[in-house]
Amino acid sequence: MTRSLRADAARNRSMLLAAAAEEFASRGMSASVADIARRAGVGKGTVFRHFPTKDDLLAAIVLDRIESLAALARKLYLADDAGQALFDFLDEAAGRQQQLDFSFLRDSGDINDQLRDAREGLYVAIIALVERAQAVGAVRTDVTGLDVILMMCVPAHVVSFVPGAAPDLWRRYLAMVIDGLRPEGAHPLGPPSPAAV
Amino acid sequence: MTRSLRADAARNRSMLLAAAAEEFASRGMSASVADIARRAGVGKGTVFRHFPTKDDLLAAIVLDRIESLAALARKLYLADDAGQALFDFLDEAAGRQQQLDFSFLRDSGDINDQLRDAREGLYVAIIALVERAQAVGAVRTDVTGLDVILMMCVPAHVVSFVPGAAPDLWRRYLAMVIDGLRPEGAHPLGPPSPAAV
Amino acid sequence: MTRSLRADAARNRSMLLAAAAEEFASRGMSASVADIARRAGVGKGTVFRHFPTKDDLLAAIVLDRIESLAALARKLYLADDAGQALFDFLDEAAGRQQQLDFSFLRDSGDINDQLRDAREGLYVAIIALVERAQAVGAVRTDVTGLDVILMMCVPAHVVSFVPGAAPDLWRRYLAMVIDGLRPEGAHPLGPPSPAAV
Amino acid sequence: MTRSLRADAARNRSMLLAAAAEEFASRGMSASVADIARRAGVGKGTVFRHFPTKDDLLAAIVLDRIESLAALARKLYLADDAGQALFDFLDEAAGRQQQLDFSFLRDSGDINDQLRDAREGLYVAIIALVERAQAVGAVRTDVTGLDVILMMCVPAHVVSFVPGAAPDLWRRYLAMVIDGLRPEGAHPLGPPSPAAV
DNA sequence: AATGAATGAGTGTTCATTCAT
DNA sequence: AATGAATGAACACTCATTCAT
Repeated sequence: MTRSLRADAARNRSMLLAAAAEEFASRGMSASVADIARRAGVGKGTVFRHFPTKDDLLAAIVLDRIESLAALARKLYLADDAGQALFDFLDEAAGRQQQLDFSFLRDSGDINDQLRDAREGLYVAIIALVERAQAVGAVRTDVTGLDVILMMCVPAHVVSFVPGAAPDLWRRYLAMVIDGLRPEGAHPLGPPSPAAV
Repeated sequence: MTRSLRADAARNRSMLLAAAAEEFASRGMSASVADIARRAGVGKGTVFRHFPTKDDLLAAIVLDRIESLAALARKLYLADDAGQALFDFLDEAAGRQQQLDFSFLRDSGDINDQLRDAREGLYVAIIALVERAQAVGAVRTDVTGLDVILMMCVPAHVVSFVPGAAPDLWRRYLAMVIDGLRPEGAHPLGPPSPAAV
Repeated sequence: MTRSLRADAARNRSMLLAAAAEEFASRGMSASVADIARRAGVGKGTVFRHFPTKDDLLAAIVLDRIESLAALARKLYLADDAGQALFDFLDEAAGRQQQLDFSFLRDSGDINDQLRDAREGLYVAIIALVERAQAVGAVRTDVTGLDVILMMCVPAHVVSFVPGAAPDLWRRYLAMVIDGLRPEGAHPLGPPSPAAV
Repeated sequence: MTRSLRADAARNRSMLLAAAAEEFASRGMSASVADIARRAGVGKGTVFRHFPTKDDLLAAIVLDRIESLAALARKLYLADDAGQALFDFLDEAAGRQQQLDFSFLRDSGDINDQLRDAREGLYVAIIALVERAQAVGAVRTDVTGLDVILMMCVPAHVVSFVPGAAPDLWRRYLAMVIDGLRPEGAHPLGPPSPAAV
């Protein structure tokens, strides 16, 4: 009874999340709530019923992605080949960010606690992955987990400049990024890694 | 008489460009014309006298930067060490983008002809630099000039995620990018380079 | 079966009236239907099942009060001391309006027929009380029943300006109003009483 | 040069104030900025150019009235007949509030400092007037300045319930209020005067 | 009969752009 | 040529009302 109504609401919620992800991806934080509602095929009021503010809508999307990425990182931490584990993680992360990269974390005014915690958890998991890959010599030792986190966003960003890019073009730039993280042919990096992101 | 007026106007124009560059750099495309005018110390109307729309103001800034970067590329093309020439170019380009990266070109709706031509000129000059660097073995041969152009924006982008970053932090990520462009330790890149940007 | 449903419905209706009276009293006409429903512990839809519009809900409350006040006026008309009867009525009326004064009648767009009739009945009863009090010399003869009706709202209104007022402060201003209605020390009133309210 | 432009702006500002006073008077704080703008014959943006928020617009109106009323009170304090001075003041105050009474001070969320100071000044001036009137026996001694301030708003409020009231009807109710303030026929007031308003 | 999800008109406010001075 | 006042289309968000369940 409540079941079927919930089903409708849940459907709207997920259409909203999908529509918002696309709008945010193409217009950034300045995507308008009206456009998101239109794309999701619902009224403007429905957006606000599900997410009290535009920022909350963005946060919901980002939280989703961060948590699923963190889960992946934790799973890959258990893989046999530490180097491959990190590269697989980067592959998946770069691929997902095709649609919505972390830039929004920066654009969106202030970050809420839940989001901050989730992000922290993701960072911890990635750093562990990186350190394990360094231990087996797969990654140069002068980069930090934070550096890898930052470079992970590069493929999506770079591809965003290429109109009509092939859907897998991001792999090309991920390959370049990864080659820059390898020990072979590494040159000194200059300034030290930042303290936090 | 027109003389002195022109001088005033020119002065206003360049103060406007400087003010706008700073505002755009810190607030992105959503910097307001009113703020730009205030920072430049002129009235809002004066902004529109010089640049018919906000987009035109942005385009003027970008055009400026593109042309000066293209000039630099052409000058470095004449340098003895082809590899160093490219790296020097990237160093300068990445450093300048600290303040205003090309992202705006993407954000700003449509690009005008003058801008398109200038960009084309810059691309040609960079591609020449890259090919010369490849000829002497300083850069892997499976990257194209277009790839380098795209990767050139990476340091500014990456650093933008780091609050309170050291002013030279971008050099760290440029070093990583460059290491990824070197022949040593290069792995296959997968998808081909895009046809155009 | 209909029986028990009716009981439920009646219960909801009166909880709704009580909740709405409190909300309207503290927030005026801009109290929200959602808040009223929440305070009554029912769904928003239920509010509209009982009262087609927010205005109707307000009208129902006011109708209630008007009718009970009219009943009181009629009862007091039978009292021995005509002067005391009127003052007792004003005391009770002013006290009740502590919670919801007639202002809402003015704010709420148009008045419905039932409400108009009830108000008319109240006015008739009050006018009778006043005339009887004048007949025994308790009230100056240059005021009309309508004047008294209007002045009756004064204590609640005045007290509404005093933050943290003592709960019986309205009596102070009712006393002043009544002193103004007495024959002793009466001065000419100037303009004639209005034809209707 | 700036002169003539200012003239236009000043004209708009005062039309805005007038329009807002009328809208606020008839619809209370829920008068809409759009309606005010329409009534003033200007665009919505113009309202915000002159008054940063709706509350500021209201505050400007109220401040104006408060200050001019305070000036009047101070002037009348110098009059020979202390009783007449107070009654003259009440006459003027009640007449002005025909259009916009102090209710707005209550409705408007928070009061700004300038407004609070002005109100304080007005209160001080009125209290002085009252005490002087009491000293010559024109006003009963058991009322305070604060009481008078509160009762001063009565005529405007009462008349607001009379549709199509004669323009001077407020004088009738002011006369009743004043008769209630006289020493003749005064009865005990019951609860003490409030500490502050 | 009751619920609360959905809707969309309306609100206060911002801002690029126009235009009278 | 320069100013800033005026404008109105957008925007995020609220809320009375409707309706599927």
